[in-house]
Amino acid sequence: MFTERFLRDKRGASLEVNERARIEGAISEVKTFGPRKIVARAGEPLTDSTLLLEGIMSRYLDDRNGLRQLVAIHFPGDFLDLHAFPLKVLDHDVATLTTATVATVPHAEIEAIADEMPQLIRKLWFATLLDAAIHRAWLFRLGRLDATGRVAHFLCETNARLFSAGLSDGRRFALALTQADLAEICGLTTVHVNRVMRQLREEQLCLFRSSLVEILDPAGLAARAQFDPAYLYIDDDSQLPSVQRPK
Amino acid sequence: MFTERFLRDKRGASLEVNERARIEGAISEVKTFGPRKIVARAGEPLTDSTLLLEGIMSRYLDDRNGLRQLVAIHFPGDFLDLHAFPLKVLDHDVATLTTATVATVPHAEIEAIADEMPQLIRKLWFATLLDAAIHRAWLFRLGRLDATGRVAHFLCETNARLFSAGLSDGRRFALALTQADLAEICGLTTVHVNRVMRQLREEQLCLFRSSLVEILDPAGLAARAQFDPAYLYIDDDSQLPSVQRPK
DNA sequence: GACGGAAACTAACCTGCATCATGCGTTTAG
DNA sequence: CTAAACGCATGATGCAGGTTAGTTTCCGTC
Repeated sequence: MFTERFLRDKRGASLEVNERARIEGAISEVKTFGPRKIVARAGEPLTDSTLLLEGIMSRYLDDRNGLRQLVAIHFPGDFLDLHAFPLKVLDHDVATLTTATVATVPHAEIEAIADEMPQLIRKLWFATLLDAAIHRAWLFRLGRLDATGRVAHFLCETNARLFSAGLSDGRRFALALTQADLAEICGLTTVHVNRVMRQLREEQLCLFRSSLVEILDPAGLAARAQFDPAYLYIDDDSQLPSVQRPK
Repeated sequence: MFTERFLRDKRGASLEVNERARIEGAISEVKTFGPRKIVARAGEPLTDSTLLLEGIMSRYLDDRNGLRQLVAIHFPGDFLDLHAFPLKVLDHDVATLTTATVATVPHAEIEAIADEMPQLIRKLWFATLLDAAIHRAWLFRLGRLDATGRVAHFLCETNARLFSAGLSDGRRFALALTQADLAEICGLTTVHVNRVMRQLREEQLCLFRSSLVEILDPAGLAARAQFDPAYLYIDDDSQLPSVQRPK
């Protein structure tokens, strides 16, 4: 069951039964980390990658003053730092946000998979490029959207990703993040995230209370965020609202 | 000579002679585009990737108002949109900034390389992940640095990348970009980029006139930018100044 | 049911960057 | 040879979001 969500419904890259079996066979260990624990540090050589089974994890860079900029957030089904397999060394830190359970896959096993199942390696490559595509959307978010747009964009993206993983019904989902976490994701202060959340509430676009997100007006929120889910490469994204980009 | 700069001096991923030969043999065409020409559009299925031989190219997302956010900039030696090989469809546009000459490599050829030389495919994977690492540094730039820091960070990064490609001596390099290009890279307005450039000039950190960048105080500029070149995975980066991150 | 600690929320003030506007030198086109 | 277009430069003004300094609510736990 460990690989149930990995690459689920991803265009042309969903796993076959035997591929899932091969990855599950490669798992050396399953372990659980407490909330807000650092799992890997920039510069450390890594010998295995991890598949996130439960909880939320993050990848981040920190600046001189101890502030952080999250560069990625991961939900169940994401293969954390498959990047470390070709790169061998990480350029960022990895930490849990909530309590998180992960399955460890040694790089030696991935090496073996490369020999046995070249098609599966191609899918792992795909998974890392999906991360890169998400990075690009985050760049757009930080470079071109105002504070409200940024938060709205993040919520749209998260809804889409959790929907594809089977963890959102398309409008409501559990999200155990604090406003401070949103601030580190969106490049804002917690104070301003709070103002933005109030605004989204007042405009009847979205609610976020006690770890539950409820999107009241999916189309309106997507418009505010200039959100188009194409970059997530989800097989059937017809249920996800987006802005139509003028052709 | 086409692959001279590709993955040059990259930690553990530099090409062997036979690997370079194999890629050069895969080139189907060499062509030149004029400045500011769109080469590929988001959503189009692609059947080949291109190796940039000369000039500067960019990848970008545009927002509703026609403004753009650059998500990557490419110099000679970069393999443009190798991403498109596993993903098949792009999530962003690709355009030239200056006149640019590229070599076209059909995906079918890369497919063949995958069978013949699995180690080389690993290096192509590495190249795409290097792009992703640069995306992350750009996220840090947009999320956590002020205007001056952003421009300084970009100039440090560009110096390091061109140095590794043999196109900078570590302090001076040609860069045929306008202040408007810098603005699209750094998420600023051209007006403010202009003020930032004046400030860098007045602080004796860096000059940028008539397409020539001259870094007067490499250590000072790196400090202003909180720049650490580790994410570029350059073999010997000892000649590149950086901030020491506190361990 | 009282205490302590996080997270959520609020308000008052301040500033960095956007916006709007204008001029000037240099290249390109007719 | 002139006009238009572009890139660079600079000034004036306004506002989004940062900063500082709280208060309130919601927990778990003793």
